[in-house]
Amino acid sequence: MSADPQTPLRADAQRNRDQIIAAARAIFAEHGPEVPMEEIARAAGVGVGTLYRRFPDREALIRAVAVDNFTRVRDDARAASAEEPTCWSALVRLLYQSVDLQLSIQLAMLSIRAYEILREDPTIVALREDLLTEVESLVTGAQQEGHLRTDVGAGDVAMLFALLLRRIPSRKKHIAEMSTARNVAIMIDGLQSHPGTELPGHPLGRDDIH
Amino acid sequence: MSADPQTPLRADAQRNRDQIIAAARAIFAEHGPEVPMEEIARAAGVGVGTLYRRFPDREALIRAVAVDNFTRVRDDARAASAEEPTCWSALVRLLYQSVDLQLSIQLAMLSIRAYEILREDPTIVALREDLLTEVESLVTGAQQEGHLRTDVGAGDVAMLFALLLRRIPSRKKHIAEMSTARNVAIMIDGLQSHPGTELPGHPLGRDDIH
Amino acid sequence: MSADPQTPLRADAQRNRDQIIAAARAIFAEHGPEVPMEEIARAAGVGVGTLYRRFPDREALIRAVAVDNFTRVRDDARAASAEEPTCWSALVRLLYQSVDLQLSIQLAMLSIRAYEILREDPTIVALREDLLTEVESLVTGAQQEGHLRTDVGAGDVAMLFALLLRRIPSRKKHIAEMSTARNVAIMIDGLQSHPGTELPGHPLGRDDIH
Amino acid sequence: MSADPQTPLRADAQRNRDQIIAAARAIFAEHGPEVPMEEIARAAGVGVGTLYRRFPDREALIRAVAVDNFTRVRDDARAASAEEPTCWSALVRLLYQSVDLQLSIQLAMLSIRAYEILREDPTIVALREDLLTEVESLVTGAQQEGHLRTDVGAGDVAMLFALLLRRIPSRKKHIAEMSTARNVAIMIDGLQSHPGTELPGHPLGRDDIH
DNA sequence: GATGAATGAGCATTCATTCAT
DNA sequence: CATGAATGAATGCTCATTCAT
Repeated sequence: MSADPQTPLRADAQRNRDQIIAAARAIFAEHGPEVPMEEIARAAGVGVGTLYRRFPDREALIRAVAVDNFTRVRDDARAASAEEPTCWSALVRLLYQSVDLQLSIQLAMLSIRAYEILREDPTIVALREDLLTEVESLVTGAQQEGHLRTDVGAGDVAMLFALLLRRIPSRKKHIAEMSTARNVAIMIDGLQSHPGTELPGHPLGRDDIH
Repeated sequence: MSADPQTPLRADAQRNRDQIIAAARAIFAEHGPEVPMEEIARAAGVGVGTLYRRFPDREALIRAVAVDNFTRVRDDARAASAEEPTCWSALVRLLYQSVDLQLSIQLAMLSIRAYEILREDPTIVALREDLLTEVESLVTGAQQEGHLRTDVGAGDVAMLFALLLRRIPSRKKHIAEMSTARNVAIMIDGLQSHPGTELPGHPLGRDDIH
Repeated sequence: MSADPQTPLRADAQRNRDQIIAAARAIFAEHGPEVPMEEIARAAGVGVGTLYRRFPDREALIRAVAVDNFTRVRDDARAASAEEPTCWSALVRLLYQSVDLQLSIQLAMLSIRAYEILREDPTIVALREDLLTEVESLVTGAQQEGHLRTDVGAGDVAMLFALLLRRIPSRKKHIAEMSTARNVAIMIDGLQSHPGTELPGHPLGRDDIH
Repeated sequence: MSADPQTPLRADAQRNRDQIIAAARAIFAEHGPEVPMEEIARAAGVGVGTLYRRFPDREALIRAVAVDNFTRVRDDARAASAEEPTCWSALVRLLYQSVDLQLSIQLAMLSIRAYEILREDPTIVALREDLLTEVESLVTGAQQEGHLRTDVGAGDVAMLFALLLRRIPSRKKHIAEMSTARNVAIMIDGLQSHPGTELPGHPLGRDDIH
């Protein structure tokens, strides 16, 4: 009836759209993707009607939030890749950053339902491919640098990221954050090149984690 | 396991109770703690009424499943402690086992709602204390053995456990399991005594993670 | 299958039956006829099964309680009639007594549902007829004595009774009881022979109130 | 009437609200306050959802209906007070009118549950106070006029009202109405100043009936 | 016969989505 | 276009009644 991806939205409509995504981001991160649509609308300062005009159903909203997030992560990956002196340090930076990106792939990983929604979406699949390409090159590079253990693949790293995106509830926010940072550090140590445990199975590649 | 302040349940009733918990365990692990009660009843092969007779509401069921799971984890911890030659190997075994315990503390960690329900329950709080006591002694022991890095506390290990208890959805179950096992191995390497990254903050103790 | 009105119940079964009716009486009076059957069973100190063996469904129980009560009221009416010196004083005594009989016809008058159940029951219809016959003769007698205003019929008196059987909730039980007694007294004064308000309509007879 | 702290309702919403209250009034009067919400919605010509949007639960609906009714009774009392030549005739008119107000305080008096709900509601408590103030002044006035017996208080009159608000089920609506009118007349005669029965207890004041 | 467990239909309430204003 | 009202399907929970122990 109206969806015309070409026509750019009017300024105020675009503002609404952005507010909605921002609100949904925050609320999804806090309470998961099942919160009442009305609550999201309220948080965004609009009526439900407006929300539904912009996003025909919950799926569409989840998809939009996911696109928004994947884009950020991909851009972070590219930035890290471009700005850091070594692939290893780029990887390390990324892992730490993922802590702040909170929600991020969380949506994709958190609930079966969301996972299935996103798995189908071509935009998201494409973003994911981009991201994996970045990670893959960092992994290979860091292994050649001698920093990263050679028995891991890009898939392994992606999976570690995914673990970290999970916010563990805690009464003390401060502790929760510190704990995540510590976990990242432990993982980084576990990833470094050194004689350690032998990993079971085989290095996970991009295709393993689809 | 099931504390029995009243008359012990009739044989058939006990069987039903067990079936319900088993079904709820499986379904919670798969779909989270919000699945329709009716679905749980169906999976357990009973009517909703029966489910509600045994567990007056969803909270009660969540609590019961959690008690069941915490008990298993605690018992595993004790067994590992008793049977393994070193504290370190007991810890390692526990970490690997947690992979199989799936759900376990997952409930507690997964959804804010469940977390809040369980945080109040005295039985569960007690089980948690027991478990932390075990982990604490393993951590101290493994540090004295020289296997475990000394800048971590029982709280850090508990948090790592919690991360792993999150099942990451994947189309290929096989890969999902392998990935978790590999993640565990990487973490174990990250935990070993060796010059590595300096951890931010301070070692997390039992009180930090309440 | 078993209901054999002839075979007298075994002693213990009869005791159960009586306990159930007594419990139901009390609970119906307090909370109306919709209380859970289980609650009644508990108050009677038996299992639900026993309750249902004795009374195949709620209707049957309501009927039994009503029969029990109507019988008491009828017997009270007969006793008053036999023992009091005048018909008027017998009527007065009855009105006051109805206050104590609490529940009594309340069931019949209270809820549409109960009313319809009881209207069909031959035993109850018969008891009601007996009662009206008594009242009718008291009314006529009291009018001949010159105590009772002549523009009322047995139906009017029955309706006044019905009003009084309604327990008005109040925090202060003491006040509730006093108030009912005072209301009765006011009504009695209103019934006495004396030039007063002209009553609308016509004297209500037994057939008017069916 | 409907206090309007927020934005006034949209025209259609207000119409719905009124229809719902009217429907609830009628149905509560007929079947008591436990009827299925769906039935009320149907009678009001709206979906359940609409009903729940306006009244978050059954309690809220009961409260709203009660406010509506108490307001009418209070307004009737004021009108009678203003328009009738004597306090006595105002009282008499009120007693007769209460017959038509059917439901009115019935809700408050009928079921324990409703009673408890309403006892807490400040709006209703205030309305009740207003009403009692009116009645009190009529009672005093009528006593000074020499029409009303002096051994009754406003509380006694209120309790008589309450009795009359109880609709007695009957197959013949016509008779039921006539009977109530006759009962009122009898009570009025009972209330008139004349040597009659001595009332037990003491005159009930406004505080006695809380 | 008594008990209390099991069943499932029924009602309260919530929330995604549609549509009148 | 934005809003928030209306709808009704979905789901939690209760309770009358039946039936295994």
